[in-house]
Amino acid sequence: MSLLFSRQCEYALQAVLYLAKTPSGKMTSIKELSAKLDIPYHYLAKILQSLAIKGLLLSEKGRTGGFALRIPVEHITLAQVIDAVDGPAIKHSCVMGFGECSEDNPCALHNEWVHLRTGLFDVLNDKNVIQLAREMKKPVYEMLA
Amino acid sequence: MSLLFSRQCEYALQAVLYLAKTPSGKMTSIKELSAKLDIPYHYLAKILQSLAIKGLLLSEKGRTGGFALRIPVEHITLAQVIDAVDGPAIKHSCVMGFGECSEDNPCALHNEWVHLRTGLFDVLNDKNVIQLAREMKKPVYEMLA
DNA sequence: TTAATTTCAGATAAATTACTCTTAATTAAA
DNA sequence: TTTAATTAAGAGTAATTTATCTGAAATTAA
Repeated sequence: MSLLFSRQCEYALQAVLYLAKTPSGKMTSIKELSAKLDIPYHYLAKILQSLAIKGLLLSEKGRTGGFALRIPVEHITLAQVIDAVDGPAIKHSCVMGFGECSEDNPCALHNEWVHLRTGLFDVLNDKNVIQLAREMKKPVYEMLA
Repeated sequence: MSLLFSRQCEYALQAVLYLAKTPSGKMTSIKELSAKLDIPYHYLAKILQSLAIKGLLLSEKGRTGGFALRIPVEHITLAQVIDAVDGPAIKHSCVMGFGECSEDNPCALHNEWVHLRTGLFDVLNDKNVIQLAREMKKPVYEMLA
């Protein structure tokens, strides 16, 4: 089981942060992303395409084609990516799986969960992908200067 | 998509807290749990059975049979339930889906995620099911005195 | 112009998760 | 002792998610 985000969404987040670290103007191919991030090629293709359709990425066909972040890059957040892939449910779903869950009608974990989720989404909303990409210390993301 | 916990696990949590609210000594049938919590009967049966096998629940066959929490009830936590159903992965998996993710090798959300997860599991480990059940204000859980 | 490289599109397959069905075993009440 | 109610067990089905395959369309470089 994938946790919190679907596998698709995890891949999307990894790829978007990779694009955030590549020099602006350069297009990155699915091939490179797939190889570097170890994500199934055609599966990743679908994901990137859908992010392009939803306006988060730019895509170009042809020999020098590939994907890049839509501009202005500073306006893109991971919250948008999550929303585009997994939808908005996570932002209000009950962690115990109850249909209704609210302040008036709380499950045993409601308060704790709302508090923690809010903290996470504060970061996801308030920092753009460039800022977040900087906090990623993984080797694969380093050599993109 | 279910978030954080699998559907199975959500059902398990709901059922365990229901049992935590029923008077001690009384067995609760799958039928009652299934109806009150709106969980598919046979699916729930499997889940409860596996929790019984793993030692979290007591089960009794026959006309007055059903399920109850293993005693001593005070020693049962939701963290144990989660572990029994979804396994321990959630306690160390990377929220962005990277294989390795640590303080030395963090993804962009590592610190935030560790903070969230720790906060949640502090509650899940430190409060027993009786204490947590008390915080559940849902109508279905009320009339069990 | 041609060949190479890329995304786009749609179909399909594999894997996982969720759920159902049926029968047997057990127990207590009638 | 019979009957009704319950869990146990295993097989089977459905739905969803993840992944693969193939070919077309676009674009650039040779």
